[in-house]
Amino acid sequence: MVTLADIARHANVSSGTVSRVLNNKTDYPVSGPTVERIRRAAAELGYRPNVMARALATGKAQAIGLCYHSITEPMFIRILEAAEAKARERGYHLIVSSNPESFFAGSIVDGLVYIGGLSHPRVQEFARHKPVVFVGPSDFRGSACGPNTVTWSEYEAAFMAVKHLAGLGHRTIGALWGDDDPALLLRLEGFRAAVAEFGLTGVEETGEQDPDPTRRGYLQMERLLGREPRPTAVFARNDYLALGALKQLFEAGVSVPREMSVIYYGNSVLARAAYVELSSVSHPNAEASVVALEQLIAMIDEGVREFPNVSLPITLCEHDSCVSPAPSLSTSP
Amino acid sequence: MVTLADIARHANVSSGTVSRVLNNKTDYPVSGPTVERIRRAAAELGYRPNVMARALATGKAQAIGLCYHSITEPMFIRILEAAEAKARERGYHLIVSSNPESFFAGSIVDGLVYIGGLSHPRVQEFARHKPVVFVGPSDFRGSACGPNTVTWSEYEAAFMAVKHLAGLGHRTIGALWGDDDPALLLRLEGFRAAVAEFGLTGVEETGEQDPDPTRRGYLQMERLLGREPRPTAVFARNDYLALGALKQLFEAGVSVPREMSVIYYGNSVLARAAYVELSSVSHPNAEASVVALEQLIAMIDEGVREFPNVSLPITLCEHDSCVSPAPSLSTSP
DNA sequence: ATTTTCGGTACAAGCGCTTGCAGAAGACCC
DNA sequence: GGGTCTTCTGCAAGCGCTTGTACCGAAAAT
Repeated sequence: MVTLADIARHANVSSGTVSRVLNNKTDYPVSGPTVERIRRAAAELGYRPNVMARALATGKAQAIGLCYHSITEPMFIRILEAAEAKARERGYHLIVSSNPESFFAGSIVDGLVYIGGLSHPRVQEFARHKPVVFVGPSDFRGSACGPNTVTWSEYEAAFMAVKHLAGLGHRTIGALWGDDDPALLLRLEGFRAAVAEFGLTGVEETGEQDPDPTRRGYLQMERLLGREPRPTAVFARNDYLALGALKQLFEAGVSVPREMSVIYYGNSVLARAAYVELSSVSHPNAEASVVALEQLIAMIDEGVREFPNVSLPITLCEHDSCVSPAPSLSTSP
Repeated sequence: MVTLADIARHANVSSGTVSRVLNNKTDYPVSGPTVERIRRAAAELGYRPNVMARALATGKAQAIGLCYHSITEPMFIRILEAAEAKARERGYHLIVSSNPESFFAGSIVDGLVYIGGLSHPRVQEFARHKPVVFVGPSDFRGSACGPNTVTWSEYEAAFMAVKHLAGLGHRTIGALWGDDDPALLLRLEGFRAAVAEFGLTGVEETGEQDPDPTRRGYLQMERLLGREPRPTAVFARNDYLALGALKQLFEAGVSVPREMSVIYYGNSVLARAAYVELSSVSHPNAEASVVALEQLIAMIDEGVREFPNVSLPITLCEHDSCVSPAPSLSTSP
């Protein structure tokens, strides 16, 4: 291992000077030839700064923690990808863990990005010492979230999906909601608001217990097909539900999109790969993680204490699964 | 920030003693009451060891790097999940990056797991200083890989898939191989060997250029349907190809599995969510990352220099997409 | 009673880096 | 030519932790 002292010896200067030169400390005047000697010596010896020693001396780890409550969430992978690239670009390492405890050990990270929830007791505690940015969907219309959050609105996503379907002429619209977690039910509000605003009939399927999310979609779609009046379009709360629903429609011989339009909320390759390319209202997960990282680094490097919520827009992605309902179907039987 | 010195002052001992007590150094005798006092003081003050200082003193970062060449590979997420849990269990942090350079900074990690290739020039260089374990598919039959690798055999996967189809009575079997990357073509060997061994006719589709892997599968399946004799079963090299193929079959009105059996190589939720639950030959990616981590930690903690290749078995996962060919189809027209 | 042993504890030297401060040389002004 | 600047560089004190070694008292062995 090559140390500053080794370089100092080679270049006939002190280790302090080497440190300042290698870190481009401009407030410290060093003559041209000396800089030259030091740089050459460093290059020749193949110097790599010891991150630990630097971290100890400066009190900065140059590392950011990425914490998430569910890694298998399809959105996680894109968040991670974007975050890692951004962190690297800014000279930070990324330490991942699903357990906030991992980051409590003193000084392991300079800040934390928490994915998937706008709060977490242990993370809140961590936030008292070091900057934390929360990233995830919000239940509210607009940016009604607290500080230090980067969000998108599931309310708006649901609203936008229904609006799209209403625009195509659908009058009766189903919602596949999977389980009945209260936090998730809250997000039905966007669906309900749109149904009310456009004077539609909403058919909600909730409370399915099956542990397999694809199967939840499958079963809920089965029930939906038995409803009177039968919806001509359906909004699924996530990728898995949409895929399960699609499977049900396939088996029941219901043509998509001719007899049933399908749109879902999500953002992954999953549903894009189905036998009918599904339209969606997509959340800006990758962008959100980039924004979160930039905000976090600003907090770390510039000592910013707090920034107001950033709410990123939902995007409507039109593919092949939504069309206007057939005349015979749009009028109730 | 609470330091060892603070605790030492509180407990009326020296910081050295505190360190030894808190780290359970058994070779160092400390009286019961003293241990009590130290532990209580640490708890009261809310002591968190400074990882950086410890790392500097011990020369160990208690961190492992996870490096991958493609994060969007569907298998990556399961590898990461398993690796993170294992690392945490063993008291290591996990630092992820797609860029090996990230780990070259002195002493940032104690070792490296490289996912997705059995070699990489920069990582090889890293391996000269610190332990590295490579994880990924191998092209060979059995465990013909170098040391410090955890692999599974794509040769065997392809062989096993074809064997399964042959056992069901299929005589003409297609292979969807996507692009014509030489490294990937090598893996066709398992397919060819099985075709030869069971006296079948193999129809290979390769060299598709489209950048979208799902579309590659879609187009290759289209071509395959025009072949004479038309295969009654098809093996797809990955999830995306399988999904694209399935879409083609749907549009062409070819029933799966009645008119065409489909099996693919992979291991993700992707193809499980299709309208016909696809059978597969699955690779042990999560297990591999766990084994890799254990081996790596053994190398770090016990100074093991090298371990022989570990080759994990491929699993046949039977679902709904493979059946015996219809009599009218199994005999050539 | 003297030596040996050993349980219990403190001391201090690092690990490699950063950084405030002091110091040495030369240039400049009066 | 002595003082004040500027320009350049070295010194050394940490950052918080680990760990080899020295030390002291009391019990055990001689």
